[in-house]
Amino acid sequence: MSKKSNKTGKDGDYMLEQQIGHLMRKANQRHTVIFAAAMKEVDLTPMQFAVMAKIKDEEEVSQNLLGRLASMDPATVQGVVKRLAERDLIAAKPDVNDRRRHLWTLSKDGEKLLKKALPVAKQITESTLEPLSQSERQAFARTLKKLT
Amino acid sequence: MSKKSNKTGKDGDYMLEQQIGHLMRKANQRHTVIFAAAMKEVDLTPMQFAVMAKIKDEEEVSQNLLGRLASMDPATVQGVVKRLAERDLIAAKPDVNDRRRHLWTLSKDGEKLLKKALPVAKQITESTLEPLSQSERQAFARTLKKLT
DNA sequence: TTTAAATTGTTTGTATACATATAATTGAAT
DNA sequence: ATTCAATTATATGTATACAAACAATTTAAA
Repeated sequence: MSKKSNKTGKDGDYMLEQQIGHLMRKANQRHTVIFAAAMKEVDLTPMQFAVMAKIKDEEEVSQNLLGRLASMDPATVQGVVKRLAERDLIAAKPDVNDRRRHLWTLSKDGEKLLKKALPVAKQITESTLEPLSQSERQAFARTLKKLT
Repeated sequence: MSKKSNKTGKDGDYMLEQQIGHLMRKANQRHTVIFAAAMKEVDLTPMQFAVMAKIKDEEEVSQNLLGRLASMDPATVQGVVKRLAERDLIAAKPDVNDRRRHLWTLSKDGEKLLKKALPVAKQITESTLEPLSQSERQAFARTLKKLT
C-alpha cells in the first residue's frame, strides 16, 4: 500500500532525512564548508563577501539598502559592516542629504582584497555545483529562484 | 559574445543574485519564516523539532549521536538539548555502560508536544514546496541529496 | 597492563539571523 | 508649519553554527 518513496514512513512517521528543510540545511552546510576553505586566505565569511561585492556594485550604499541588496536584516548587516570596518576594508561617510545615513564604500585595502576574493567566489560556486550536471545546475538554480 | 545567462556579467563582474550560495540562503530564509509561523503555537525551532523527532525514532540516544543524526555540531546540539531540557520536553539518564554519556528520552510533555508538531512539520514541507510542481519537487530533492 | 588514541560532553569565542524596542531624522498630510 | 508616519541605525535577547581547547572516560595497541 505505502510506496517506497513516501516521505512519512509506514506509520505516518516523520522522516527527517526526507524533509526539504533538512536537505536544504545540509546542502547549505556543505557549501559553507567549501566557502570557508576557499576563502581562508582572504578571511571573508559569505556575508562579509556579499556585502563587499554589493558595495562595489553600488559604489556608495547606505547600511539598510546594503542589507536589502544582500537579503539581510538591518540588525544583522550592522554586525557585518562593523567587523569589516574594524578591518578597514570598508569605510562610511555621512550622507549630506540625510543625516541618519552612513554611506559605505570600499577602502583601498577592501578593493584589493575583493579583487582577490572574486575569482575565489566563482570557484566556490563551481565547487559547490560540482556533483551536478549542467542541466541539473540550471534546473536547480531555476527551482531555487521559484522558492524565493 | 557574452551570453544572457552568464553568471558573471559582462566585465567578469560577480553577480550575487546568480550565485548558488545566495539562492540557497534565500530559499532557506523563506523556509525558516514558514517554519516559525507554523510552529508558533508549539514553539519549536527547526533544530529543536529535529532533535525531538530523532529522539522519538531512537527512543534513547546519546547527545553526540543525536547531533550526528540531525547533522549538528556537538557544541550546537549541546545548546539545543539544554533548552529543550529546561522546558522539560526531554530528559537524560546516565548510561550505565558508559559514564561519559547522557541518554536522552522524550518526557510525557515532550511526547505530547511532538504529536502535535508532527503534522505541522509535514505541512511546513508542503508549504515550502508549494511553488513547485510534483516533478520539480522530486528533482529538487534528488538534487539536494547529491549536494550532501 | 600500561600507554596512547579516540570518544563524549563542556566551554569559550566569533559570526550570522531575526524579533523587538528605541532614538534620530526625514517625509507626508493636514 | 505642525503633527504623524515612515525610515535609518542601534541595542538587546535568543538561537543556531562551528572552531578550538579541554576534562573525563573508554577502547585499542603495544
